[in-house]
Amino acid sequence: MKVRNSRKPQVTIIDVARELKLAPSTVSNALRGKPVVAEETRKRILAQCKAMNYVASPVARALRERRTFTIGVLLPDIANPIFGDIVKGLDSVMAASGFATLLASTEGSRERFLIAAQTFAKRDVDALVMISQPVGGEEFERLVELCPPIVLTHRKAAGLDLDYIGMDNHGGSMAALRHLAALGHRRIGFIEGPEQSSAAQERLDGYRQAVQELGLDSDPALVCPGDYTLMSGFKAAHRLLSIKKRPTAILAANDLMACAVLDIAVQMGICIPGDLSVIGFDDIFVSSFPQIALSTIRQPASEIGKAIGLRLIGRFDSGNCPPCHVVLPTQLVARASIAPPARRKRTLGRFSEQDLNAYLRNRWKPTSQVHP
Amino acid sequence: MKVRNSRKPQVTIIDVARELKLAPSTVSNALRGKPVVAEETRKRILAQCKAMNYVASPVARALRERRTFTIGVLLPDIANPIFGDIVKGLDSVMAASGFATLLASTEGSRERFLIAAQTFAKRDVDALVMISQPVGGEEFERLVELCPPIVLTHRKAAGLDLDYIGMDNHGGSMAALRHLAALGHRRIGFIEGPEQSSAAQERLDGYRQAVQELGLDSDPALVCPGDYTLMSGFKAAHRLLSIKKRPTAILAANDLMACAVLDIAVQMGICIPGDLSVIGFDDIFVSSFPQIALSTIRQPASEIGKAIGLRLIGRFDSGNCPPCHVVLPTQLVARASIAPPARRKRTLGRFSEQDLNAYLRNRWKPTSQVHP
DNA sequence: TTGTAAGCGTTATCAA
DNA sequence: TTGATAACGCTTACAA
Repeated sequence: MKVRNSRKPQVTIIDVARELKLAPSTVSNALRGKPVVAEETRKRILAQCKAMNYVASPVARALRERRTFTIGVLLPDIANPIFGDIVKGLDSVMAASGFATLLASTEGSRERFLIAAQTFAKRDVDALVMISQPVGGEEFERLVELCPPIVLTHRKAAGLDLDYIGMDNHGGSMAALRHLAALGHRRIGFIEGPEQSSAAQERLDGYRQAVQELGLDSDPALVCPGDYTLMSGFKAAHRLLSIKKRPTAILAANDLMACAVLDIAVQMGICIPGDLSVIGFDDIFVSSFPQIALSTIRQPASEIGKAIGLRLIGRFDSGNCPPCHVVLPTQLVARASIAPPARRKRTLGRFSEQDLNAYLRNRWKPTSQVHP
Repeated sequence: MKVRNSRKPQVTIIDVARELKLAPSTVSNALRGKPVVAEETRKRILAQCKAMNYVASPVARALRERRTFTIGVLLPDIANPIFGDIVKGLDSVMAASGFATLLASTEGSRERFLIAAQTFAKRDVDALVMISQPVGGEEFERLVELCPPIVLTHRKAAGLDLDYIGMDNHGGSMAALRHLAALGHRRIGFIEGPEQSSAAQERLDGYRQAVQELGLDSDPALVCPGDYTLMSGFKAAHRLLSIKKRPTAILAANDLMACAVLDIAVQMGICIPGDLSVIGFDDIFVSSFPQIALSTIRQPASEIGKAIGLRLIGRFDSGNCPPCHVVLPTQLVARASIAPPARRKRTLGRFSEQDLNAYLRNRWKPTSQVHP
């Protein structure tokens, strides 16, 4: 790759100093607000900088200070708005403090995650934010040694004492079940998230504890695996709704899977919310549409982002400090997908796994695709 | 803000050289693949680097080469998945070539845009990507002088000859109208996007040209202003559907506003697609849900991102070259929101602006919000 | 084929 | 209160 060295010559601190017949170090000191500089001199310097349109070079400063005023953010998928909201909140506070944000979408790949983290560390980012990443494992622990400060969210690193900012997943599940139980539900299904995610585990734990405390049916068949994808939601929904004594309500570990439940239920002739109540997690954009109207435990995404930013700034200011562990409150947003359970259960027509697969094959297929 | 200088001492090129009793320049040459170095020596050097876990410092290199292997991306909203998809496509090709991506969410603010662009330029990014930004104006033109290479998408800069990668908005509108006309529609409404957006203008132009070429009704009342937001869609939908001789189909400049049409239509007692066909632009995630099933002109977001990346790499490799202008094809995705027009028009009950406002006040309101 | 030395733009240290 | 100088880690003329 050729080097384009065609950039305009830069105005340097030396140019400013020369113009003022001062030493570069004096200009530097003035600019950085050091009290050694005479007020009179400082004013002249500031004026001259403005006149020459001089701003210190972040690159040179980074080399000298070993500090880039840049943070690295690793997330599974930039196109997922729930992560986008976290980044947005984070960037809003970091940008205000003069930090830039480097982004890497790891697409759930452990390898990409490790590489991206190393790349960022090598680039001397001042901190690394890991959103729902596969933290843990020997390689990761070795990485942590070489790394700048790390803040985690959504997934805790077992054994490692790193900063963690999260939401009250456990409490969220409990609130959902309490709400459903109050409506009269006794048999509530649960669709799990990926087991590597500590947040997903907490959602499950909350469900379990609520089932116990509220004295609800604790049939193991009521808990189905899932991995946060629509597809896993379809499978789980079909399984839960095919149980002979099927649940009257389902809590899914995220909204995407809850949407899948809504969808499959309709296909199976089950009415929402008459025959089945559904609650998800996150409050993604679609959930608020009247046609979907999914009840959900809201994830305070942008608040999480802001909290991470604040923590980072705090850490930079105060040097070493013990790792923090923050849990942000959630909120149950009740929409049309929940109601008291039906008095008597309707018996349904058969909807086999073949029927499910046939439906799924067609679900995403548009009527037609035209290439103009 | 205190400086944490607690980072591990770095392995430098000098360490490697000393170990091998060679000069740093030789190590540098070897690493950069210069043919001057003896093959034998190169191998020893490579091995030693691996052994010492040495990688050249990007910061030092940036200072020396005036090149950071970093690009800056400016977009209106990170949490909007359509932009997320562009960034994802872009980052996938840039990361593969060793570039990192700096991100800034400008939230539609011209000021934030200008500041972010300057900040990035100051940080010596190798290129600036502006997604749907308010390019143009005197301040912007001054900025361009000092800037690294710029690539635009969604909004062209009038007068300035900058790289532009976009989609076939004009053709997309025409395809939509051709499709509707083939179904028998003659009276088709249009909801505009923001007028600062050249993409939105192209969508409007395509609509106008199609109306003319296909000999459809060209009543000016059929074109309503909008700004890509749901709210503007509600207003426009209500207005279009309140025309005495109301349209049998509506094309909206984006999916969000099209969703608003779907919604308001139902409120007004208009059946989709029986009484009204609706098509949007972008193919956002919600559009594919069966409950929404919105027909749309797909935006090739990730392809746009990749094309931008490829263009950038190409430019870096080949130095100065004339500005490019790329237009990516779109695709009409037909879903359940379109059908032939009804034979005879049903008369509706009244749905006043008061009714509309009352509906909108409640639309987003959940049944209840519980803070556990 | 390898080595020497200058310089990229800052900031920190120490002397004036 | 200001100034000279030495890093920071790398690349690149140019010399050997």
